[in-house]
Amino acid sequence: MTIYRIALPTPLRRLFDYLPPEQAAARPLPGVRVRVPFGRRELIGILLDVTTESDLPAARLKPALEVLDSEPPLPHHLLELACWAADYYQHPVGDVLNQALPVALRKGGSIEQAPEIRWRPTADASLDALSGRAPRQRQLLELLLQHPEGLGADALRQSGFTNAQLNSLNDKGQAEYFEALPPPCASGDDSQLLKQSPLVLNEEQQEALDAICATPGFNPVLLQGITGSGKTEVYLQAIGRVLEDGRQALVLVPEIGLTPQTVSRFRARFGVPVQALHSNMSDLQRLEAWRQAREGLARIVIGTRSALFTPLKSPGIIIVDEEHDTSFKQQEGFRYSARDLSVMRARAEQIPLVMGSATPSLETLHNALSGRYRHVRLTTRAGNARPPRFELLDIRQQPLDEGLSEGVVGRIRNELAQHNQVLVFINRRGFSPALMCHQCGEVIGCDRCDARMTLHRSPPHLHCHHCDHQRPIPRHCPTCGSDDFKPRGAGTERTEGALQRLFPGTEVMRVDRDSTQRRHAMQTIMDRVHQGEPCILVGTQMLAKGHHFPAVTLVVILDADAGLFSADFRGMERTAQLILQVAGRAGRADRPGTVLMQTHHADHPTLMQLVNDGYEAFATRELALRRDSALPPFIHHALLRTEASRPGRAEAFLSALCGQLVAGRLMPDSVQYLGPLPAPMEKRAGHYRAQLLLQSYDRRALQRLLTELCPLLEQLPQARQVRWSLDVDPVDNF
DNA sequence: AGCACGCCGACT
DNA sequence: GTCGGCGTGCTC
Repeated sequence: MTIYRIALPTPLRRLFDYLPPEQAAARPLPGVRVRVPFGRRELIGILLDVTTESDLPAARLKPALEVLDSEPPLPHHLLELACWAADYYQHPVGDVLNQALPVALRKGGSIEQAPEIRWRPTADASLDALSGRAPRQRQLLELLLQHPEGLGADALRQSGFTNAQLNSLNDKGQAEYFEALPPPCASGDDSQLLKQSPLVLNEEQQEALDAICATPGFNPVLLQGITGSGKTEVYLQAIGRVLEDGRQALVLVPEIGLTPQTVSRFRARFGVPVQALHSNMSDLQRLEAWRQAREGLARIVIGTRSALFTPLKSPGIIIVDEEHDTSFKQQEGFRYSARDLSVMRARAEQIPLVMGSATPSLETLHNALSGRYRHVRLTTRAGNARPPRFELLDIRQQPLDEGLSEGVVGRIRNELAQHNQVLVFINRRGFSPALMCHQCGEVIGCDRCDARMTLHRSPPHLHCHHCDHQRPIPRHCPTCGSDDFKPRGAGTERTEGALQRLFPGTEVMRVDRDSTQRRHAMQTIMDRVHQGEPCILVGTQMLAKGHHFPAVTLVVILDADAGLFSADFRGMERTAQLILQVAGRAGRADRPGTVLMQTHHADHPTLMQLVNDGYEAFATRELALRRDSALPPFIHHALLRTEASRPGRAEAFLSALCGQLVAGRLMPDSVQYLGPLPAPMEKRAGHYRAQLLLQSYDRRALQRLLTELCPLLEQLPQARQVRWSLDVDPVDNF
C-alpha cells in the first residue's frame, strides 16, 4: 500500500498520512504540492515522503485530491533546509514550508508562467476607420499596427492607455485580444555582462575580493568595513565573477535597505536581469520573479529575509548586507534568522557567503574571531575621505533647553554659519515620551500596557508606541483633576520645534515614521537636502539607514545614554551600532564630519572605548564581558514566551511546565533555566506576559530539550488559556 | 489555526 | 421560542 506523508499548513507539529489520489500517476517526488481534504476544509500541503506504512489504520486515511506539481517547486536542498529550520526553530514544518513558497503557490497556483492578455489589431484594422475626435484611440491603434504580434495589456496601461480606449477599439472592430505567454525576458546575454566598468579596488578591497573568491565551495566571509569603505564595490566585483561563471547571486538586505537606489546600483553595473523581491509587489509579480530565479533567467536576486528561500538554478554566491540588522530575524510565528540560515544554505549549495557590516553583530564577529568565518576588514574610506571625529559632550549639571545643551546649540550655530548642514539624532518619535500632571505627578499611562503614552502635537493626541492605542489628550488629570500638565522629555517633534525657535532663519526638517508617512514625503526632504543649502535634519533611526547626506558635517546624538543601562544585555551592542550608523551618514572627502554626543556619562568606559578606539575594540571588550557573564554568543539561549488575558496565568503555566520538567527529570544538567519571570514589560496590548529562559553551552542538549518541550507544552491543561511561543536564538528580551 | 458541536443568556 | 457567546475537541 502506498502512503503519502504530507506537511500541512497548520500549527500541529506532525505530518498527515493520505492515500494516493484516485487517478494516481507515477510515484510523485518529495516536495511536490498536494491538495488534500482536511477536516471540513481543503488544504495544500507538501509531500515529504512516500511510504507503505501508517500509524493509522488504512480505513481512517483519506485519499489526496490532486498532486499539483510534476517537479517539486523547491529544489531538494531547500526542502531539506526548510525541514532543518522547522526542527531547529521548533516550528511546525507545514507552516515553514508554506512560508518558504511564494503566496501564489501556497494558494495552489501553477508554477508555469501565467498567460497574459495581449492586444493586436484586427486583420482589417485601419486608421481611416477612426474619427478625428478620438486622438488617443488613434495613437493606440497606430501603436498596435506597429506590433501585429500583439502587446501586453499591462504594458499598454503602463504606456498611459486605458481599458476604455482598448474596449472602444474592440467595439469598432479595430482591435482584438487573445491570451498568450508573455515574450521571454531578455535572458543573460553574457556578451554585455558589464554595463559599467568596475572601480579600481584599493589594497584592502582586493584582499577582501580574493578572500571571497579564494576557495571554491562553501566559504563564509565576514566583510567588516567602515562606512564609505566600499563594501558594495567588493560585493559587485564578487558578483561579477559569479556571473562570468554563468551562475547567479542572491543578495539579502534589511527590510529598510531594499530601496530602488539599491536595486538600480546593481542594474547600472550589470547588463543581466536583476530581480528584486519587495513587499509592494503583487503575488503574481513575486511568483514571476521567483520563477525567473528558479529557471536561471534572473541572474541577481535581491530581497529581504524571506528571499532566503528563493530557489536558484545555478547558485554562485549569497551576500547578506548589514548582517547585524535585526530584521533578518523574523519576530513572530516562524522565528527564523535568514542570516543564520544563509550559512546553512551556502554550505548546502557549496558556495561563498559574504556577511557585510560596518558594525557586525557580536555573534558573527565571534564566529570570525574564532576562525569559523574568514575575517576581512576595510579600514579606510574610499577617495581619501577622513572618518568622522567623535566628541563626548558632558552635560552633567548643564542647563538644557528642551533637551539641548548650550554646547550643542553653539556648535550647530557655528556649523550653519559655515554653510554646512546638521543632523540631529534622537531615537524617539513624538513630542515627549511622557505627559505628567504638574500638581500630583501622575504620568498618563496606557490602559493596555505597562508603558507611558507618548504625547504627539501634530496632530495633538496621546499614542502608545507599544500597542498603537491612541486617545485624545485629557483636559483634567484623572487622579487630582488639575489641568496643569507638563510634557517630560523630548522626542523628535519637540526637538524640531526647539530648533526652529533657536534657528528661525534655517529650515528644520523632521524625519521619522510620522513625518514620512505621506507618499513622496521622504523624496521631497531628500531633494531639499541634496541642494546642499544649510539646514537641520532631526530624526530617528530612519536617518541612520540607507540615505547618505554628504553636506552634513555635524551629527548630534542627543541621547547617547539611551541603551547604556538597558534591561537587555544587547542594549550596548545596539546603541553602538546605531551611533556608528548615524555617524556614517555624514561628511565627504573635503569636509570631514564631527559627531557630537550629549551624555551624562562621558566617562563611561564602554562609550569612551567606542569613541576612541572604534567598533572592533568596543566589540572585543563587549565579547569579553559576555564571556565572563555567560551570555550569548558564548552560551545559547531559547526563550519561551507566554501571554494570557488574566494576570498570573502566563506565569502559572510556565511554573506548571517547570514542575513537569523537574518531575520527569527532563532537564539535563547542562541546561539551566531562568524563571519563570514576568516579561520586561509585563502587560502589553492588554495581555499579561511571562517568560522562561533556557540556556546551555551545549547546543545539542538544549536542542534535545526543546524537542521534548513542545509536545509537553501542548499537553499541559493550562495551554488553552495562554498563548506561548518559543524563540530560539532570540535577539531581544521583550 | 479553523471549524464544528454544545450548552446557557438576551432578543425579534 | 431563537441567535450567539466562547469552552472543548478534532483534523490523516
